[in-house]
Amino acid sequence: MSRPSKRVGRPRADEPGLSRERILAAALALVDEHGLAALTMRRLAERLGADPMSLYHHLPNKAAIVSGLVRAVFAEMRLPEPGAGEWPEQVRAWAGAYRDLAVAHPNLVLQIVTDAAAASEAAVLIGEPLHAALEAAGLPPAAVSHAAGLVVDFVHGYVLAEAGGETDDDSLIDLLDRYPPDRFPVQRRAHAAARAQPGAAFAAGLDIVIAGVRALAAAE
Amino acid sequence: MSRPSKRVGRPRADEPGLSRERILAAALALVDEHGLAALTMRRLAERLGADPMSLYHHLPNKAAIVSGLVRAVFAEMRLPEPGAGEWPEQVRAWAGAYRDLAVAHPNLVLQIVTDAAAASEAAVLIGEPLHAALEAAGLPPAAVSHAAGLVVDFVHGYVLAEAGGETDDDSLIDLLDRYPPDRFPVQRRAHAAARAQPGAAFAAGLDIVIAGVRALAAAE
DNA sequence: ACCTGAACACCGTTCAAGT
DNA sequence: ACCTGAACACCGTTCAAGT
Repeated sequence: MSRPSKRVGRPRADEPGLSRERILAAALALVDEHGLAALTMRRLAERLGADPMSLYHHLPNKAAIVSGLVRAVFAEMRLPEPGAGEWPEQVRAWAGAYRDLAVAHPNLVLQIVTDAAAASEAAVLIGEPLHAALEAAGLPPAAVSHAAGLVVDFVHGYVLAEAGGETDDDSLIDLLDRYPPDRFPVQRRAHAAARAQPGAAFAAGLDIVIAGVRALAAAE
Repeated sequence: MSRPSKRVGRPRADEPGLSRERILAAALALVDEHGLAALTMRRLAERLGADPMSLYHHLPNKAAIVSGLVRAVFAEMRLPEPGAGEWPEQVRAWAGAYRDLAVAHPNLVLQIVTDAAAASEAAVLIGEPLHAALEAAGLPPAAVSHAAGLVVDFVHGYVLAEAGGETDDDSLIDLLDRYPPDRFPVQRRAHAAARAQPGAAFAAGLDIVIAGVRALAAAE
């Protein structure tokens, strides 16, 4: 009943042969469907109807495949129209677009946030609209850099938690309920109230950042 | 010249026998010294002068070792004195202590930020002083939750970038210099200015958050 | 030029056997 | 009760050989 060997995908008579693009596309599909742990040279090759070793002819090693994936995903990011709306709207649009990118590939979030070489190269490519918005807010240059870092780091932390699951208010309340009711009173109040507005945390965090930037710019 | 087998560490005549604590302590030392990739059941056992399989008598599997490590590191966190100083100082102290924890174990940062089960349990245990400070700022309960999330996510994003390296202003400027000089003008201005204040990004990010919290609380 | 197979040096973990 | 050894089903990658 079991197939004798590889060629499982959809070989077609006119099999196009391997290429960097075809390999990366198959790798992205594999990771999106089954997680990063499922990305294996052997499994990837099987999907492509090829020998595992053939992949090494197009990419030097597995690490190159993973950073190729990160780069490809960053290239997908739809940058917000520059200069559309006031600067707070621009910041919200940029952060939302970056978050969408992570949400579209939850199994790759960790690499997106982590792969320093690929990610900081990408950060430059996508970062200009964010910096421009913060400059338009009236911040001096060094503060633009710091505020942009805050936005990026917040989005990173947020999407990591989001992709990891377990971090919504309900599950935090479940955790709190495992302790005596007099412990952690402030956290109980806070999360009980926040639970009434599910999904508001991202926008609320950005609102605080924007209010802080406004205050800092006004103080200049 | 090569030793015949295991017993490499420091077996001593009165070898104490394995235990969960001894295993986790050895695992933490291994990760701190050589990175998470070096944490291998076989290598860990060798350090302990035991057979790899013996470890399974004290911990169910490797994943349990890693989350045990994360929990142990969180338990090390020195929480700031509650009620010491004004609320902005309390927020800064809390964020600084959390960051210190990550800096002390850079090879474990990814797990600290990622291991949802272990980390969100720990978040509850360490989170009360942060929430109390934000409540003292005058925020309503739901906003306390959102502001705390902002602080935590910012620290997560920041320490990840810090542990990953490559993200200081100098290396960003190097990246920018690989493009024509008319590209990314705002980022060039921003990072050139920020470079003059190395290491200021963490405190500057927190300052923006604190200013935003103050503005939000005043608007209540 | 591009692809392949066998082989190497690793993994985590199961299971039956030792003391 | 606690520890062990052999074995299983995997890994990424090197290298010599095929077409």
